[in-house]
Amino acid sequence: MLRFTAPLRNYPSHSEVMDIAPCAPKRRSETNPVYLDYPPRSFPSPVTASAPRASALLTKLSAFGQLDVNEIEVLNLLSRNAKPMRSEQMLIHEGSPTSSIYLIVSGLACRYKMLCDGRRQILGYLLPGDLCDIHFAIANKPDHSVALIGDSSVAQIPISRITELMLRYPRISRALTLASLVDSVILREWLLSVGQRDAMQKLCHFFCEMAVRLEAVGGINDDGSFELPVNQVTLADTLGLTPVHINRTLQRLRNEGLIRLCQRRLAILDRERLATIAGFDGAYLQLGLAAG
Amino acid sequence: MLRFTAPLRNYPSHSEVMDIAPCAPKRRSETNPVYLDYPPRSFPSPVTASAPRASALLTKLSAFGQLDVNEIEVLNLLSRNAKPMRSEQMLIHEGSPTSSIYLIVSGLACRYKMLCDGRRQILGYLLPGDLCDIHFAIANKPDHSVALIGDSSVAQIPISRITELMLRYPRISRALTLASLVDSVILREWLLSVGQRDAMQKLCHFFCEMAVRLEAVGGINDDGSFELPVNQVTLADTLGLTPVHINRTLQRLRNEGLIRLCQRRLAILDRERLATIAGFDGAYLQLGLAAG
DNA sequence: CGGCGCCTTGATCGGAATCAATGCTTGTGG
DNA sequence: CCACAAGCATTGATTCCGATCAAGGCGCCG
Repeated sequence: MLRFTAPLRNYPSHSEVMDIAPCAPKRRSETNPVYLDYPPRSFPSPVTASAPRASALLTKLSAFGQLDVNEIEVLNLLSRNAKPMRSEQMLIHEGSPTSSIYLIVSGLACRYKMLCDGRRQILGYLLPGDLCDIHFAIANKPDHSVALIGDSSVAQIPISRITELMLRYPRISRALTLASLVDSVILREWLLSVGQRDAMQKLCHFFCEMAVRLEAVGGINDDGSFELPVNQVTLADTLGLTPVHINRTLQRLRNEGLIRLCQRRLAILDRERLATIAGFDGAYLQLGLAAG
Repeated sequence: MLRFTAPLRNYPSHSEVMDIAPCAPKRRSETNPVYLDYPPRSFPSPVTASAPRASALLTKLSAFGQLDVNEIEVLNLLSRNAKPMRSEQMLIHEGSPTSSIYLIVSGLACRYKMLCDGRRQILGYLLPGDLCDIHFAIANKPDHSVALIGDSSVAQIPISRITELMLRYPRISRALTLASLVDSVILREWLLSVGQRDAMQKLCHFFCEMAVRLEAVGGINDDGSFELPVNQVTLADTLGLTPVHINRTLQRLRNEGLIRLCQRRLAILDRERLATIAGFDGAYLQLGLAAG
């Protein structure tokens, strides 16, 4: 197996323009909801572009095949009694058995593992419509933790309920299985990213993935931007880099006019070029269509 | 989330002893079967410590729960018509639909993905008893490739056969599901490794994992060593490092008297210390026992 | 005001990559 | 049988990406 010397260090550039303010930390009230960071009193109503009709879960599962009215009803019911929860809230503790699984209705969560020396690797993100691992139902000892990033609304569902659904509605069962297949496809793509891509490519790839996945559940604003309540430390833990290096890489991206990341909101300004840098395809997220 | 500064750079050492020859490349006939590397005529009968009675598949699945005589019979049948195949043989091509899945009966295979610039990331190893993803059955477009590493014997099984088995034998179905859960647990552990551990830890962790997994299917010799037909380039692609750096790290391991890696055979000389360096627990591979 | 979370920046370090060459071994073909 | 090529392990010299260390700044709270 040859390994070609990879020249692509100098990413397609645009350096003439530097119009994008690097997230000017001074002026506030730029545009969007001030994101309350830690222990504030008021609770911001969970903002997702598509709150109203179809739950994100339904939107997501529908991509895997037609569902009938009954099934749609049942799925929407799951999101009904979602509760607001604070950022940092843990849903699953590595090693501690759970008897329920969680559905992210709006907001963001992540899976992660920690090393004994305190290093952390984030293993994946849970977006609206994502269920945190049906498989915890079987393997009673979760091998990793799940925690919220940013305030979210989450429905807690007894495992028995899911089991029941899967028995009664084969099409839901199939869709859930396919969804968890996509999860492992994503996981493999991450391993590729963390193992082989450089900092710039990692960041671009991550942003592309989030954009596509959020788009699928209607989490993208009209102006093309979306909520991404991750700080630079979290990004570092996601991509296997240090916060400092994330910071510098982000600045390059901003200076190149590729993104705007500000107030926990990301706007991808040049999706095309971002994808080129990352070598992002997106087909890997399309299992739904492929198998549908 | 604090991140403690990790001091542990100097691994527990043993440097007095340097008795282990660093794989003396000069003298041959050390001990074991000369490994034929590329297109030779003769085919070495696949060597696995436990060829005779129980197939590796059975051994593996039994760990997830009792099976009856029928089920045992059926499982053993699957390995029956395995065919010898050469190293480098591809079983699955990323993107090309398959209509069958493969069972590794003896030998070694790996999953991997490639970047367009030629970089490769190995995503996991398939040991005797491992099935290369039941899920390809559903997602017709595999998202990664699978190829043999070292000559192996492999049984090709039509998807229909597997589907049938899973319908007819719930306990087999359950065991297969659990097995694929373990696969994703391993995948997550790899992401942690590639993302957060340093070269020495990565290597140690990988060796520990392989030892434990091989042990479970009887792939370990009486002297504690086992076949590991990976070269340094492959190791590099596994751990996200370069071959040169793998080489140097291996030498440290040898000089410390921790391992002996020679002629595609690995002997772990100090499992305890290897595990300590790696922060290896092994519990994550034990889902079988936990849920059994 | 003071503390804290988070982002930013500069200086410096270091682990791993890269470049390059050598040598052993095995297989091939004349 | 020998010359030659290819695959692989090894080694030294050098480079560099990203880590580490350290300090400062802004904005938000209590």
